[in-house]
Amino acid sequence: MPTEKLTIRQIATLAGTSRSSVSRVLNNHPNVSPEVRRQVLEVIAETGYQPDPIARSLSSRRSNIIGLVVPLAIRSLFEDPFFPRLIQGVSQGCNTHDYTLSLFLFHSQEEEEKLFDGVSRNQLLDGVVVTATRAGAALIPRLLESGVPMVVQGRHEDPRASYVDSDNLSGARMAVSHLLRLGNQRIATIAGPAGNTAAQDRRQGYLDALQARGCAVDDALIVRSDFTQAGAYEAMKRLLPRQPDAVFVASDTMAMGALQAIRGAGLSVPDDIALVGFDDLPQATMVDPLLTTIRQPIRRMGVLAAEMLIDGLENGAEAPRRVVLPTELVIRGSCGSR
Amino acid sequence: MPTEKLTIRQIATLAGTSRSSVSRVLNNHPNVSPEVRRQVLEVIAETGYQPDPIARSLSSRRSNIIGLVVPLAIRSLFEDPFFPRLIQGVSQGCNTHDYTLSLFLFHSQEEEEKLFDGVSRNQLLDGVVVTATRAGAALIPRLLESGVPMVVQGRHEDPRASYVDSDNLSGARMAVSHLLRLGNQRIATIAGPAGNTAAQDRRQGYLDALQARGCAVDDALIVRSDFTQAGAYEAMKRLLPRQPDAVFVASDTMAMGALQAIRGAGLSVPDDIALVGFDDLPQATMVDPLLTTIRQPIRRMGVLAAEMLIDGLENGAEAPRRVVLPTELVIRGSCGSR
DNA sequence: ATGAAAGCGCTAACAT
DNA sequence: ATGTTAGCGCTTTCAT
Repeated sequence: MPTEKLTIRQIATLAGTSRSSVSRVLNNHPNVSPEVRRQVLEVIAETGYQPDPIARSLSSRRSNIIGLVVPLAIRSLFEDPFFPRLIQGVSQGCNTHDYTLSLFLFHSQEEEEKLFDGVSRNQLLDGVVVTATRAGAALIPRLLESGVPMVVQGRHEDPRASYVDSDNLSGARMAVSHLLRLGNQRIATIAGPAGNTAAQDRRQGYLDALQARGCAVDDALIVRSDFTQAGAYEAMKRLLPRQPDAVFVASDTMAMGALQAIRGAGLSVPDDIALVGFDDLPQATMVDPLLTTIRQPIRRMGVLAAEMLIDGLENGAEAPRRVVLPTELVIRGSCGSR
Repeated sequence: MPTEKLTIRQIATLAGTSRSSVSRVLNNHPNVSPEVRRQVLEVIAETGYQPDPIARSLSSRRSNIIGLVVPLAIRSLFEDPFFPRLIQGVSQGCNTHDYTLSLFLFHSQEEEEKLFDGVSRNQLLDGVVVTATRAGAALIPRLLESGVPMVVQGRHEDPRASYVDSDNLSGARMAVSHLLRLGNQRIATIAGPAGNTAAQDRRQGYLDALQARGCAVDDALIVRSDFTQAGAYEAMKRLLPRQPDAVFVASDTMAMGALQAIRGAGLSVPDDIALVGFDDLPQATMVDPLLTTIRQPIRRMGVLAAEMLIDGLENGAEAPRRVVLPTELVIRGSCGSR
């Protein structure tokens, strides 16, 4: 039954009232008599009328669409399960608040340039959630300047920016403290890319934990990788000659790569080298030994980012908010504590 | 520099012409003198004017937004790298053709109901790409009825539907034929969920290959799983007592689970059991032995789905198109052929 | 080739 | 509480 195109006028006529009243009913305005409201709702139900969102937007200057902007949507981003979970969260936040989610993946610098205006100045988007990746560092100030309401996913220093992050710093600290507690002496880390704030914070947490115990930091035990399994495999191979007795790996995906490199060298986890990851993905329970890791609420970060943005949109943005969600140490077999 | 809100009128005034002409320039209409066009473009460049996409949509009845609809965006969907790649492809297709992508993840049946009207009858979307999952089977006919232009990702029987798929059938056939060629006698399969067409086709390809060699099909060697690693781990454990000498696993992620179960039983791949996966994800080259698998072009499916949809939108939809992209056998170590 | 004018379907003053 | 009306910024006939 391909419903005919109904407009607010026809609904008004059918309900024996004016467009304004129909509009009021549609928007839950108070000044409508129960009588009229009932009538209108009845007609709407009968006809299956749906207001045209575009006409609505033009008139109200609000689209009820928010964008999720991913600054440099390169390959590695999609190899980590982080990103799909985040999307899922943001989508869920949008759904529950009746917003539509648009996705802006900038696959290259040129695309970023091309799409930037659309994202920032177009009336299409009421606001944006931006992920703070390396490339994001360049984009975020521009978005801030442009004045689009926005929430960053990931720590961001600019005081004008609201953000949601998980507590990478204390997560990493917990991981490394735990390894220290177990008596490890040469704790290495496979860190993430330099420009990524999560990677930075996890690295800092690693340093903090060592210093808190008065341990000297050995730069040779810190290697950088790229959040991919293959990258971490290579990183671990570089690390092996330096004979660490434990490694804090900045993501579970990378921990899988590290594990393989260790196995490949004929060593055992946790007997020769203890391992702690970060994320607590399902894979963490699918390896032998089970991976000790730091749990972070990825999906919930997405939900929250969306909700903070929408809240600001609907209730007027106050001061920027910074929300840091707790992380949690999940002890399994790979750290050798059982 | 927070640009003032410019409208087409002001551009017209500044360029010393009428709104109509500006609009013509904007839309590349032929009937504009080079003179006027130059003037207008100059003013646009100077002012940084951007037409309001919403006003434009209201007037033209086209939004340049397409939706990517994921019928039952349950957990398992996000544990497989398939989905993020598909998104990436669709996004890329949209970017290159100046469309905006909106994402509709239905996390539950209620959400599906709630959002269905919006997706189907709203003027917001010019068309949709729908993924054909189990749940999609219920949604697609409804979308078809509603008349929204659409392209399905994954085989769909309804003759009115256009779709893009990869050649699961012959991919699976290649996998199993290869295992047969290597002399395996008891070839099992870990299939995907019953309602998933890709899973069905891969299962059928398995059957076809056996029959082509005149091998009897042993139902005990066919187990169903859910495209997750954990699920496949359990499935493989069920399979082990039946002593297969080879297993065709319907996804790489599941192959990882199967591998673990085999190892857990103290058996070796490929010596005791040969393994072939499906997808050719990066992980396939991160296991020992390297995983023999069937490569399918996930990202490209996404690009194509978007492009087919957009092409239909802009050039008028002709007959439904069915595009099946080739798959490819990638021989590595897990099948025991080297 | 150009401009005038009529909408697109809705919201939001404003008047009552 | 309700109805009237003027836009929102653009595209698109329709004249010229």
